[in-house]
Amino acid sequence: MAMQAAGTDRPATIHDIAAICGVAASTVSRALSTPDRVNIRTRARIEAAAAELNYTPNSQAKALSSGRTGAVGVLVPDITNPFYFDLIRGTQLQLKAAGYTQLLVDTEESDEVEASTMEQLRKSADGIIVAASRLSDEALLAAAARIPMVTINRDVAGVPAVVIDTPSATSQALDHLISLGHTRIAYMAGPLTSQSSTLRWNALSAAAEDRGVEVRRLGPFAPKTQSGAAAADAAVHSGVTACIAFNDLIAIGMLQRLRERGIRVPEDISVVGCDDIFGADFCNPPLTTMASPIEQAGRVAVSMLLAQLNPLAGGGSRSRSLMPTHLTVRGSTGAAPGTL
Amino acid sequence: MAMQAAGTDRPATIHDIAAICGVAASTVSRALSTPDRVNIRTRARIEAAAAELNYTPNSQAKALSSGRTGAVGVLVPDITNPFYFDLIRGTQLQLKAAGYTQLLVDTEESDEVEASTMEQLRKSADGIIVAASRLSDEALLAAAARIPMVTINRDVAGVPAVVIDTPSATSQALDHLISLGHTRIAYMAGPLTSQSSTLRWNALSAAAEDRGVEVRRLGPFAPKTQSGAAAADAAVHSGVTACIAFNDLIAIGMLQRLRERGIRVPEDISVVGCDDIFGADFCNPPLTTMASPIEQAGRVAVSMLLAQLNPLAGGGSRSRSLMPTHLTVRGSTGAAPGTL
DNA sequence: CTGTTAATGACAACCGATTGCCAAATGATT
DNA sequence: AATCATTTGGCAATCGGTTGTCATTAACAG
Repeated sequence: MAMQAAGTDRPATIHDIAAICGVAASTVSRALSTPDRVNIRTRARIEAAAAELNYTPNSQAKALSSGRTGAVGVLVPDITNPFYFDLIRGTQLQLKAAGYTQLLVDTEESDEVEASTMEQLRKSADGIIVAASRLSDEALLAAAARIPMVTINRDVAGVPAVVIDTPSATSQALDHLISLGHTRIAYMAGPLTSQSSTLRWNALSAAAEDRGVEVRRLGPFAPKTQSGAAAADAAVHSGVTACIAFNDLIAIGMLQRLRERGIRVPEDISVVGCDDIFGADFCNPPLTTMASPIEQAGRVAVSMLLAQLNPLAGGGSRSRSLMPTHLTVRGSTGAAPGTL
Repeated sequence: MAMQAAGTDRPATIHDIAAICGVAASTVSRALSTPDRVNIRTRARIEAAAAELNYTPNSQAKALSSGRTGAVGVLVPDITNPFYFDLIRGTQLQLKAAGYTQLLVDTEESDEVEASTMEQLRKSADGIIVAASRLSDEALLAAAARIPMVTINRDVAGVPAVVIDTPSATSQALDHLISLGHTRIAYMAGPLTSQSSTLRWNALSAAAEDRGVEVRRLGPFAPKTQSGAAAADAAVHSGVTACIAFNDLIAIGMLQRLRERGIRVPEDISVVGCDDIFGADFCNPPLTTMASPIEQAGRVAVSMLLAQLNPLAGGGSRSRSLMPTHLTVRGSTGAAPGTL
């Protein structure tokens, strides 16, 4: 029985199986996907043949005839941003567990690439997960009407979303800085098209007003360590004693620049980051930052999307999930200069 | 003319276009893929209709009938390892430029996952790029016979490969340490299944013998920062004054552990990493490491694979590409203790 | 022993393209 | 004007499955 055509190089099809078992191709298809619609002994023969031929269903053909692709697109603005590493890993694991394939696309921080990718994915994926979308609310809503979608860190009415609650963590960060004696604080903003950046700023300035301290907004800065240099210079020039950066990349970049300029952290200026990405714990000094359950966010996003795709079990799928965050204090924040 | 069925929600097909233009579907197909096989005016009409309907070819159908999927699988052992970030970005950019889609898969450092992924990709991808394969030479060779493949950092006769020449960089690192007065040096090994680790060790011990210094091998250690703690303890316990780690993750983890234990770097012990990943420049102290052109390696791998897929232009495709590396000296290496 | 029902499996259409083959149309040639 | 070469474009098969329809069969109740 081991002598089956080892010479036939190309993958086995249901037709090969059907020929061997003397049944119709459709019977094979049913035996494999709807087992109880087929005689148990026939099924056994078919399964045996399939195993022997090392049969794997052709996903293209499956997708074409059934309409389901078994793939989910994951769109991120920048693959090399460590923030997305954990996110990608979270989606990957959860998708694989559910038998789906992940199509990862780097949209290069471009709304156009993002939009065209969505249009293409409409045919080749069953749904998409969009992280930190750069699209307008309208465009996003329109796209969501064409393909099942879950967004991450982008809240638009009508589109299921996973939101990491960094805004509320910013007030924690603010209180932390205030308790250290800081009164002149800056927010180093991220891209103008980033909703997260806007929400963080809104939360921060509201909290600042509430506490009666001054917080000014600087930037915008690109979410890369290289931008940290400009951010550091801007912060120093503005005369603040502490700053809260849009994300860890900017914060880490600031740390490097401040060190170059001989400005001590946290003695001369305190720096707070956001996301707690890879590297935040071993930079110099270690970064005080708002920790986000990023990988978990990815998993939740997948769960929400799959619930949307297979509305079987009555469990009403939530359309919005808020992930909690908390401040992780490390060495980059300290007492304000002049404080005893 | 703007009044075309806006209500029809599903994507346009060549049949829709054919109906509008009053030609056969095959003519549409030809007009779009073999323009000169079709009358220029007919083609113009078809193109106009296609544009108006916002037509995008269905990639599944295309793949099914043509046999080409337009996708390339990229297999990495661990998505969250920063080393692969740049690699992935390199492949992504080059693939997109060539009109291919990237299917990224995390094989979880498992040879079984790797093998089964390859089998599946055989139908859904035109070729694959395998980074740091954990498979045996035989398995890899067998797989390469079934699907066009290019490996990265894995040299097996008969399989096109991109190899980052870290082994030769290890002698540079060794000379660097020797010139600083170190004579007792350790190599903190990576996974046993990693060919890179073995090659580096071979190159290193050969060079050490040549220079007449002692280099011992410790480990193996998993390529994660967490393993750095064990590596640091092992290094300290062995009494060496310098060590060369399999990669930056281990090195950075060592840095953290040594700091915890109050052991100064580089005063008490010097540490050299490998790869120059994200974080190597801003850890504390900044890491001396062997810099690799990782993103470029990804691009080259894609080029080699595509040359293999489309052997059109006579340019004989090389089957092996060696990427140069160099030592980047930062703060984690210094004079051996006891040296003046 | 017959009638009814449920289980079973074969047939064929279809998903959306590609592509070989052939016929019609065009144009050039003599 | 008739003939031949060359375009041009339609038909239909094909890729590998899924799925609706329907005939057949077996099992059971009466």
